[in-house]
Amino acid sequence: MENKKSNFSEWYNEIIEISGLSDKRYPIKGMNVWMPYGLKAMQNIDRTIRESVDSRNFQEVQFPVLITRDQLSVEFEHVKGFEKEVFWVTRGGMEPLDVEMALRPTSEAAMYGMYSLWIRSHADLPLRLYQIVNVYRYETKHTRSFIRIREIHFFEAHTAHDTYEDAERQMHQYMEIWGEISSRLCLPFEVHQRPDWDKFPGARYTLAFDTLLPGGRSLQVGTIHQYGTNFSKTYDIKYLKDDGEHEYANQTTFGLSERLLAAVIGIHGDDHGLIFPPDVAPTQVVVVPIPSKKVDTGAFAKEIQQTLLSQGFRCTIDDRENYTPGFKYNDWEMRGVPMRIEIGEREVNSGTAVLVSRHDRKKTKVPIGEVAEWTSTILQGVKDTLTERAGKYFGENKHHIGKLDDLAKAEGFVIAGWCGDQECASKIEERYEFGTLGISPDDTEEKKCIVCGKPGRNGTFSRSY
RNA sequence: GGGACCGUGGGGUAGUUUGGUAUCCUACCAGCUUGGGGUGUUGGUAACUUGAGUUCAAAUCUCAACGGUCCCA
Repeated sequence: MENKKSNFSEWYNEIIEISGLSDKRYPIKGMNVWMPYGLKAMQNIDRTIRESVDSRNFQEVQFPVLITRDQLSVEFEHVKGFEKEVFWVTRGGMEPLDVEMALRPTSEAAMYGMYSLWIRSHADLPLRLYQIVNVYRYETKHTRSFIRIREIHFFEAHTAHDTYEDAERQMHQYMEIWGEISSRLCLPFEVHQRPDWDKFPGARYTLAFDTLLPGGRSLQVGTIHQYGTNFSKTYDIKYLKDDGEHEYANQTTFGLSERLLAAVIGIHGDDHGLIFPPDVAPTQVVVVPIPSKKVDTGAFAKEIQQTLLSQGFRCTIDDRENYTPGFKYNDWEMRGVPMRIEIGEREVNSGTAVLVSRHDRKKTKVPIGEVAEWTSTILQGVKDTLTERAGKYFGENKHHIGKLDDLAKAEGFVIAGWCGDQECASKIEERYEFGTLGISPDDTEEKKCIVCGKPGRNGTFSRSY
């Protein structure tokens, strides 16, 4: 396998293929096949998302994939922001369509016409809906599995509120939700308010969650948007106040995607392959029986599997014949299973089991009666270590710089004084290929712009995916 | 947005310069063997991205499409 640090791109492509996450040989650029193992991992990520939003009174819906041209024809910066990357359906059978239809690039245009029907009065608010669906974007640049694709597995929450203040409270709740999700995925991140020219088209402002992949490039893994009444005025979403007046609703959205899986793969993996956090792992524990002519290690292994299954662990047994135990160890390590149990003659005779954690490959021998307890401990250890390791790399790659020239040999997140002007950001982008992630909402310290010297705040810049 | 390179069994490749016979590794199937960190062995299946052109003859030369990779903005 490729060395992860020295050649991340190749390592990334290779591990996705050999571990069976996704197959990109499907004949359409940027449209890949979800393989069983990859789909399971993604569904586990979706489950953590669902648990976080369902417990906060969000409800799941599903809107159609097609949007009429009329829904997209409104004069609105949101629509203009996407027009270059929309797939169009122009024929039904052999007949050209009178009204052409688009595959949703995101669902505002699809959902908000219905929102305007559903929302009648303040009693209907707040409205909190979400869906997990595919969205489509006609990418012309080169695509990359889970990172830049044309068919995107997408989570989008859309809320509507009576007041701007309530919409702001929603934005804070999103942060709390994201905190839960990122912690279960062991992903470090930084919040950045995107500059105006790079915010979501139509939004008042956009906060993005940026993480860092090996190689020092940042990856945007989530965004939350404050729409205010920008969309409700376009799509006519009004409610009746208790004083009898009509008012436009304030709206927010929260978007996540399969980039979360990309981040999990890229950030936690090592030279032996994937390492899944326990909450994401399709299989949390694999039991490998070591064949013996004297005792039945298979039966013993099955008992352990049953014990763990009954305790709620996702546990499989690898009883494939014609593969040696050593092959299986490497195979499951490559596929990122966080813990392995080895059962051989010695374990059967002594009533023990050998537990091996994926991230450090350390072996622990435990009495058979304590396997479930130890499994919890070890899985928690994997989670803690992944979080710590990822956090360490993340922290080491935040660099404060004092002058423009420091960018020449910088990597990761570069933090520097910035006046907020696009002109100064452009100079940084053009000379050093560093994109502008924006400013951190928490960092309000005054700083002079390293380009023009005018007063400003700390801005964050990076090369990004 | 601009440029470069590449496309050979499932994966990785040799062969392309100089047009003619397609190599090896891996995976897969059948068997035997082995089994505490990628067993060994015998036999077998399996490929020149697509289309058009040049030619007696194209994996090889030309053009295009599709797909992949990288660099620059």
